[in-house]
Amino acid sequence: MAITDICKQHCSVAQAVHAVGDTWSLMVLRELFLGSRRFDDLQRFTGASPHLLSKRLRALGAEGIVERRPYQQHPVRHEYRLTDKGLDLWPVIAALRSWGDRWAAQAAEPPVTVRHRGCGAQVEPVPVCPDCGEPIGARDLALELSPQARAQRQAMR
Amino acid sequence: MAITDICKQHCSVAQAVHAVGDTWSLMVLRELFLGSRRFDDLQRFTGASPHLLSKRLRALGAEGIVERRPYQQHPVRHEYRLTDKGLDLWPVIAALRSWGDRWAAQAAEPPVTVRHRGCGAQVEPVPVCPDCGEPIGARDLALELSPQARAQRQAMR
DNA sequence: CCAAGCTACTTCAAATATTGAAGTGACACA
DNA sequence: TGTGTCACTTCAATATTTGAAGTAGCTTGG
Repeated sequence: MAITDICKQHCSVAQAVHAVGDTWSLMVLRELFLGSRRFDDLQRFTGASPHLLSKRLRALGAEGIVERRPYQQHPVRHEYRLTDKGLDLWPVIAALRSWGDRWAAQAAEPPVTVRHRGCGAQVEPVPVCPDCGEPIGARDLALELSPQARAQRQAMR
Repeated sequence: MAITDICKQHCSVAQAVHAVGDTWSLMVLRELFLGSRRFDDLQRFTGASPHLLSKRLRALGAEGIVERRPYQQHPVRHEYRLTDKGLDLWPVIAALRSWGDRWAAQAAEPPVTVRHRGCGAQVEPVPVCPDCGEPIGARDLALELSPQARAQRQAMR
C-alpha cells in the first residue's frame, strides 16, 4: 500500500503525514519558521540537494503550505513563505523541537528559545488542558474513535 | 548532505526529525498511540509492508522509542510498546492530528477525539502560553537562536 | 493425527526516490 | 570582459521502497 492510499484513510494524522511527514519537508518547514525565504538559504541550512528542495517546495506549494512569490524582476526571483495553512503547522515543529531538546540534546543550552511576543515570557510549549489547566501527557489521555473511523478500522480486518 | 549529517547540527528539530521524521515512523507512532501492539495490527492499520515495518520498528527500538517485549513463549511472540521517550512524542502526533483536522478533514466529524482522563474534558491540544494563558500561534512567537546555534549557522555560509 | 491457519517475520526482484556533481540562464558588479 | 550570484535543472550512480512470495513454529478444528 502506498501512502497515497493511506491518506484516503479517515484519519487526520495520515493526511497531515501525507502532506508534511517526511524528513526534508520537515526540515524545510523548520527553516521557514526560522525565517529563511530564499532557495539558497533553504538549501544551505537544511542540507537538501537542490533537486530535492525544488521538488519539496513544489509539493508544499501544491498543498498550499508555502507560497512562491516573486521578490524582484530582471531576472524574476522567487521567495518562499509560509501561508496561513503553513504557519498553522508550527505546533508540529514546536513539538519536535521540544522533544529533541528533552531527549536528544547534545548541548547544555537549547539552540532555540521561544518567546511569546504578547507577554515576553519564554515559552516551553507544553500542551495544557484548556478545561482544568493541567499539563497533558500521553498517559492522561483517552482517545476515542468516531463511529466512522471505528467502522473503517473494522473493515481492514 | 545526508540526514545523518543534519542530525549533527546543533538543532533539536533536526534530531527529532532524524529519529521519527518519516512517513512510516509517524504512522507507526499513530498506531501505537491508538493502542496497537502487534506486528500484524501495525502492518494492517498503517499499510506498511512487513519489510519496512520490521525495519522501522528496529530503528525505533534502537532509538529507545519503542520497546520490544515478549508476550508469550512457545513460540516467542513480541509486542511493541512505547517507552517513556516514545510516549513523550505524543504532542507531535497530536499536532499533526490537529492540523489534519483543521486543514485536510474530509468528514464532518473528526475521526478521533481526545479526552483528558483527569477532568473528563474534551481536549483540543492548542499550545497555550504558560505565563499569560493565551493560545499561541506562529505569529505570536519570536524565535531566538543561542550563540552556539548562531555561530554554527554563520559557519555554513 | 493431519490439514489448515495464525503470527511474525525474511527474502527477492522490480520500481521508485535520493544523492552529488555538474550545468544553465539571466542578470549584477568591477 | 570576467567573475559572481541566484535559482534552479539535468544526469548517472546509489539507495530505498514496494509487492509478492516464502518460512518457521506453533495452534486449532475435524
